[in-house]
Amino acid sequence: MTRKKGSRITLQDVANHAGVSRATASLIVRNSPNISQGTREKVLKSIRELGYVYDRVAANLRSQQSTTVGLIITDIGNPFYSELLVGVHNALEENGYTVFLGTTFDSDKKQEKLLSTMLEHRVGGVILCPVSDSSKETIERISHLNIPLVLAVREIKELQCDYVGVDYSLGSKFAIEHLVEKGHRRIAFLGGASESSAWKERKQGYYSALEEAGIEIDESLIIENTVTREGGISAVNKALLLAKPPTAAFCFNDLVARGVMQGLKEAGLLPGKDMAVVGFDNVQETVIYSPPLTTIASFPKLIGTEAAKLLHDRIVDRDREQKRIILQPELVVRQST
Amino acid sequence: MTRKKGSRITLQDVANHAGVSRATASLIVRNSPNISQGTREKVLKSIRELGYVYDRVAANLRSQQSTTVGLIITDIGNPFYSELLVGVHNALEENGYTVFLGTTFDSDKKQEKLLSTMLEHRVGGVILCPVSDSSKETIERISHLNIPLVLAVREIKELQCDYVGVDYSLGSKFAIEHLVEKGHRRIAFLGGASESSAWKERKQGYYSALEEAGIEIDESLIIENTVTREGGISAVNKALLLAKPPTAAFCFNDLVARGVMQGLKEAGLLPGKDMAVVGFDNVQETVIYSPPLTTIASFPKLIGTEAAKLLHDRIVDRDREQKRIILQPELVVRQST
DNA sequence: CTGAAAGCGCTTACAG
DNA sequence: CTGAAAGCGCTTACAG
Repeated sequence: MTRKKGSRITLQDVANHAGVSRATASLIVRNSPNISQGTREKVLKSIRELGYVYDRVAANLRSQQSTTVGLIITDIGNPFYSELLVGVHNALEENGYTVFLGTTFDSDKKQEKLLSTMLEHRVGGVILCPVSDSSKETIERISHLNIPLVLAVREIKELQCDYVGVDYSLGSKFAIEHLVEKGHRRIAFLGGASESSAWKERKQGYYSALEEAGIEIDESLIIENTVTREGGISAVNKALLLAKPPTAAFCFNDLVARGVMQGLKEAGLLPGKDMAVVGFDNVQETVIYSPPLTTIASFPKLIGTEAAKLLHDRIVDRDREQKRIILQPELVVRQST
Repeated sequence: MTRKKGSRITLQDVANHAGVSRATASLIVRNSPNISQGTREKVLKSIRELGYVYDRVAANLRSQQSTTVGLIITDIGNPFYSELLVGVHNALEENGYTVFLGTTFDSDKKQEKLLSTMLEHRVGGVILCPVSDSSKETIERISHLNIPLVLAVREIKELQCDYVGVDYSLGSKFAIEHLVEKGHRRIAFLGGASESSAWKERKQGYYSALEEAGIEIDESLIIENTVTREGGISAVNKALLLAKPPTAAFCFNDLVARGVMQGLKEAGLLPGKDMAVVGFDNVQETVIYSPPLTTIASFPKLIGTEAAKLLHDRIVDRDREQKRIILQPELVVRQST
């Protein structure tokens, strides 16, 4: 955490070496146009010769700017987030930002900590994928944050804020309708935390699709669990223990579906045959699952780029109106159903 | 409180509010022990009431320290790197660092750019997974960098530097020996860039295992390509066009193997039956591949934590001796062979 | 514990 | 273009 430095080469050193003033050197490193070609080249040469590296931190401190942005996600192990991350990076680095990355593992405390750290590091804005169950204190705190913030993936109702997400309810409807068409009547909803907006919306779609199909809702078929592979395994195990087990599983997301399929195999059952499985997200690897997974595309990379754009817009114009971007999901049918 | 809107609350504001000096307030935010309990509480109360947030950037500038670290990887889309990332984060956040993340997509130019940006942001050190083919200029530049640096995954011969990697040569031997045992004689080596140390070492293991088995080497079975799913697809397509196609494929890594299996399927062939496939890395998702992938475990998460530890050690003691950590790979047999 | 001063490396504003 | 001065928000060092 500590770094003793042999004295750093400063802009003053460069100015001395090139025989110009520090002010001039400063203009040149910032690409100001009103500098004669000759002077510019002289200074650039000194920079190269001295191996000067611009101190963006000092510059930002003085000019009250920031060239960094924070990205807080729940789980890098989930390909959904790594795809989202790619989207954010692409869009943000293009605009000259460098990104601080943090992972909450769905812990409110960790989220709190990460927000603090990023603020202390003077980020210009934050893209937050909130934990399932943000505490009152955190929400209160966030609402008083006076830096640009955009929420992604999950919403926090109490917060008026830019948001990018997916119509999870519609996605769930697509999934259930598909399963109903395939003749299923006992459809489980596996994994996920009921506190999160992303879960609630899925449940809503699950309910309404079942109702429209005239299928009675059986609450015992809704089995919450962590949004991990392990969560999927234990959720499906629970489902298999029911008096009347489901014939199909709608999973919170692809990661959970991966666990569900693994759990089925461990129980000697064949996913897609003994139990239909539908995921959510359509992360790239689902193509190669065994069997390839039927799922709902939620376009994580696009969520990332849209969130990055919203953040950039807000940094540029802090008073622009609030925006909500809700992506339309799509059903992708493969062999697991 | 009369404050200009937008202006940040400073330590001076806190000191004024609490009726102490700025120096005292500074000691308190830094947890100095020589402060009376009463004063400390008074100040902490002011901090809460004013909503003060510590400006770590200003503090680091003054004290010539850094609490950030850069991590440069080649591809977040590759689960190998997301697992490595988890390892790095776990170890580094524990020590109070915040990490800047950058992705090179194996481009030397991007790597150059990212290094510059991170230096300008005063990172305390960098963990670099170098691109396959770092240019002379980059290597020259890196060797003159005077901040702590640790290389991971791939080595740069010209550079004396801390390094964490895997015995790729041994891993390849394991893979080939396994395939030979299964009766294969025509074994392809698919994907990867021949410029990278990670590729060269694999090839060495591939050669020596074939020689030991008394199998003549056929250079046409060595097909380079990008380290992506797409690279795997096109590599296997090339292999299938050979006069005598291979009966087994040793893939540069799991991501390439995913592509190879996809390519086989698209050609109407069954991976594991029509062609044996072995991957490298043992990323988590290989369990669920279709068929589950035989692969060489390379423990990416561990690489990450070890690299983070090395970096932390080096930051603390810049003059400690150089260290190389080479992890031992393991063969994991599943159904693709 | 306080107070006043200097400085980290830069930008800003201004007179010349 | 230059030069001198002030300031971003902190830490440091020192006399009291």
